[in-house]
Amino acid sequence: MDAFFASVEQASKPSLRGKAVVVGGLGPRGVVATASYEARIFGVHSAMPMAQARRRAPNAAYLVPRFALYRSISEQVMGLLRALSPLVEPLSLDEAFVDLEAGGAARDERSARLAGAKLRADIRAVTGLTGSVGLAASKMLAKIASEQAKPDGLVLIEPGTERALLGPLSVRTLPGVGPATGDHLRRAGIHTVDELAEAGEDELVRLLGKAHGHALFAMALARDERPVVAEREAKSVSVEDTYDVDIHDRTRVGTEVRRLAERCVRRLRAAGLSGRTIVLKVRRYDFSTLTRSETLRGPTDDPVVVREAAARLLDSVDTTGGVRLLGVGVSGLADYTQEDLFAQAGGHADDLPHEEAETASAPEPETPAERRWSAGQDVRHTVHGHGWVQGSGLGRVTVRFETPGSEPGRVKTFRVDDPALEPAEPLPLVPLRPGEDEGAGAGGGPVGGADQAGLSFPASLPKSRSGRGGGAARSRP
DNA sequence: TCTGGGGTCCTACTACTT
DNA sequence: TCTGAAGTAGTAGGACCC
Repeated sequence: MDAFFASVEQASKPSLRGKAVVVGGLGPRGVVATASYEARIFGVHSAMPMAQARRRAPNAAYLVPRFALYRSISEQVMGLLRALSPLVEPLSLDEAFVDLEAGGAARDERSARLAGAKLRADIRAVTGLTGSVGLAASKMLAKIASEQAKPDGLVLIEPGTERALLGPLSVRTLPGVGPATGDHLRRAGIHTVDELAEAGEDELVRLLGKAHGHALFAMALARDERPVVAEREAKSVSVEDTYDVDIHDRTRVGTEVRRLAERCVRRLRAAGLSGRTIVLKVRRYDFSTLTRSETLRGPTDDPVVVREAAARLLDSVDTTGGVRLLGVGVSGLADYTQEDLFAQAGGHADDLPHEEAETASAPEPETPAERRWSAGQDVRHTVHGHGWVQGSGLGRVTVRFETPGSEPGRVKTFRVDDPALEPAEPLPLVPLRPGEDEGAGAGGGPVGGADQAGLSFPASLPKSRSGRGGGAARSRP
């Protein structure tokens, strides 16, 4: 992720360029999704509680994420990657592995470097943002290289130098070593990748279990044969909500679980899926989290079935003291339902209330009098044009009128119910060329060209000749 | 002052079947 | 018929990732 969201915001809001920007949940229980490099200087980082971030960087701009815009930019970049190779494995909105060998884009270090440099130039031309590229013979090493390349760089790990490079690094550098495993290893006196390798496979299996121990030992020796996998099938679909204030009322808990079940089914259906196992997640007032699950006889996408299963699961959970989070998920996915099998089409298709559109983060329709404006949200004013909400409260909303290609704009304040002010679609960061389709999802409009960002695209290089065959790179058509 | 959302994978345990 | 081993499915929780 790095500073992707924050960089997009800086690119689309000229007044924020060079400033501390924090993107995340702005409610009392929000956390930081991304902090710009300027905000990181104050010690603000991802996953930090927003309240803590505000204390560290009180003068930063705090914005809600605009996922539809990030998704549209991500699709543009993924398109560039697919032009390089058919084997592209997205990790998230802003990261992907590319098998350059499979695409014929690189045969050796020189051609790989050229492909990486061209990719970075293309990303900048198409999105106005910069991306970092890590080139190496495996996914693990490409990822580490891309981390080292940030921001705005390219790093190639030459075949044969991997172990020397990894050796002195902290065990936390390796994928799969988080705070808990890191602590575990530290208590065993293992701090670096070299020490991990010296500990030996048996010791690591003893410490961390079979799967993790074997995998970590291989990685410590720079062995990583995982292929780049272009298409991954989803294993589960879930939705969850954290509430600003703990819910104590059991009836309300039941209502929320029902709503979540319906939202989950909408997601499931939108993906053309059904599932057999219904999972209820409850996080209690003390942050303890428990899950309860029930497996049905066959897969379903019926909202009534999922709702009733979730309600049964809730019956087995003590919510005394209050709950801060509720979630409903479905796993054991299939692309057919039990009803299909028995030709019971129709069923409860109409039992799904329509009030909550599951499409992106579409704001619920509100009358002007009850409008709520979120910081960072795009707006259009009939007189002043396009702008974004800088803040709101006490019946007033403050808007800065600027676009990606403009100079930093002026600020004006309106009543929250001002009929001249309307929510708007984001503008593209780079001006569309004449005749170009506006369908990137971010809406149409002007101009732009900022150059911040931390897009990171690790790319797998061809394996070295000595190196374990290169099966990973070629394992899929 | 705490600690989001949407996922994946692994482990441990229990129950059941062969 | 009883018993134990092995495999499988379901369940719950934890760690990790972005």
